Amino acid sequence: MFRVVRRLPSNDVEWTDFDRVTPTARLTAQRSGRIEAGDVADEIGRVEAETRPRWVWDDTPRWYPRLLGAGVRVSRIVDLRLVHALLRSSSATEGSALHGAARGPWDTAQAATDDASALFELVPESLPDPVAEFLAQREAIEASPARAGLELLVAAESTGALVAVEMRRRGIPWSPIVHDAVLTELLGPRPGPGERPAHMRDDLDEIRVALGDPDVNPDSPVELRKALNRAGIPVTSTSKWQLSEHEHPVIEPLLRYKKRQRLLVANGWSWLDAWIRDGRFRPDYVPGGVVTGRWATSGGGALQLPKAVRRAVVADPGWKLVVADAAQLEPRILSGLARDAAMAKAGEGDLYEGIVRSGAVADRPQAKVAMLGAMYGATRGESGRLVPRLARAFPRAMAYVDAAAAVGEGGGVVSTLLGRSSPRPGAGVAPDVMPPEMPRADGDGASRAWGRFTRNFVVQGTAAEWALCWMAALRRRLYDTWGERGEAAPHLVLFLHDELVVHSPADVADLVAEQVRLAAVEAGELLFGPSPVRFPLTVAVVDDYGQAK
DNA sequence: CACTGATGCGCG
DNA sequence: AAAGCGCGCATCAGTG
Repeated sequence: MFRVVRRLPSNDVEWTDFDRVTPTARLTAQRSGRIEAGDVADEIGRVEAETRPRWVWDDTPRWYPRLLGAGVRVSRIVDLRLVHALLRSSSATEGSALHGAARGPWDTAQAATDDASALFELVPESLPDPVAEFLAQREAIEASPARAGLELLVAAESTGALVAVEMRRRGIPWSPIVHDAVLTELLGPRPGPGERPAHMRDDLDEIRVALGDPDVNPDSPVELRKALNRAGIPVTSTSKWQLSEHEHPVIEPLLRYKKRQRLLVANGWSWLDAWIRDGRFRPDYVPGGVVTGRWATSGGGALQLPKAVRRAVVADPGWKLVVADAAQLEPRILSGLARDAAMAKAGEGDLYEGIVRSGAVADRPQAKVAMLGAMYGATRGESGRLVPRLARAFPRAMAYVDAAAAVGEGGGVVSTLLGRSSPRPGAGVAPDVMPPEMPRADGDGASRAWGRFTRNFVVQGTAAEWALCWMAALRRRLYDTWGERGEAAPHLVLFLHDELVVHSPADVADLVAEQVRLAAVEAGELLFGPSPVRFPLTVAVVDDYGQAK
């Protein structure tokens, strides 16, 4: 049963139930009712406990923080805003009213608020009708030839929205003491305002001596490049990889300085002051924030935590972190997409070792660089040279990504396994690439760049779908097994594309690790059914995130 | 002063 | 200055 909820201007909530009588029957409204503003959380909690409907609402950040604050967790929802975005652009909904609909209120990002106290006090703007939108979405899904995939995708995307709010509510356990110790070790003690940390002052002295320039400011790329050129180092940019190609006394201290400057600026003491409260880091996750379906974050850079500061993610006393990483996820996804039996066989154990054993390449590093080259569309360098050898060993996999690239080069749309479609070139939300021009002979025009994007889209996007299913399956398993423990139950605290971290009471951490593995098996079956492709994990039960891997 | 784009680097 | 995808963020550099 679906229960569509809608907040009225009075802040009362109106609900309407839709039952699915048979898989093919049109949904019809069965019952409806109204909840007074003050009873919303209690009533939703009561209905959830009794019938566990699939709640349908406009935008999860507008509903769920307040519910969680009142102790109400829900199992299943449809997030109309996220699903609208999926269905509107999906090739699998062609012919439906939703497909290619004009941009409207469902396409404009809602004012995301996590301020639970303000949520229901907001004067609702003239919100679009959630019942009409829900019916349009159901119609698009049920008429689609790719219905099964869309149903799964819609459920996974929506559950991701729940997890994002839940993770932000719990926060990542963070030790400011350890973080400060890391910074002090790498940079020196916390400096006064406007001062450089001690180790960076030492680096700077060395840089200035080596360049014979007592005033050079390495924070200014333009100034630095000129100073380097004056010292006889012919760099055209100040990027670290170009610097490291030259022999000169300035290079080593300069690279050290840049590394430290990066840490200071991105995750230094001011980051600590801004983002850590009461021993928790609460980033603002943005499900579906990336065109491929990956999550993004806004503020805090939670998906780019440097390895060096991960030691500061410390489990509470009596708790552990269960850190799980899907090994070589994207190439495994490709072997599933392409139904490449030879590649699936190579992936029975470590995929890259398997590729070596197949005879395609000489060693594991070569296997890795060749595989990445195949998925990203490398044409030059070592990677580009190795790709053809991979293509001989795994022709089906290679044909799959080559076909996706060809579609993109021709200005077409590609889709993931479950039905998320790539943007049309030049659609605006697209990556920073110009739309393809007429195919040209110069070998690397904009159309080639777009082809590399669509080549990668099918793999990255399907990997994101696997990861959402993995996370959703784990969420359900954690709740089913330990849900009655309430706040003391193991809970997800981080989701990093192909990696999950669960904060767990120590006594059940090993059982959590087992559930993480079972959830990965479940995700593989959801996407690929009976298939030889495997999705092995590396799982570590640790006290701090720095100990994992 | 505010704004925008480029640069460089952290992550997957 | 990447070769080869997807991001966020701080800072600099240039413009209005």
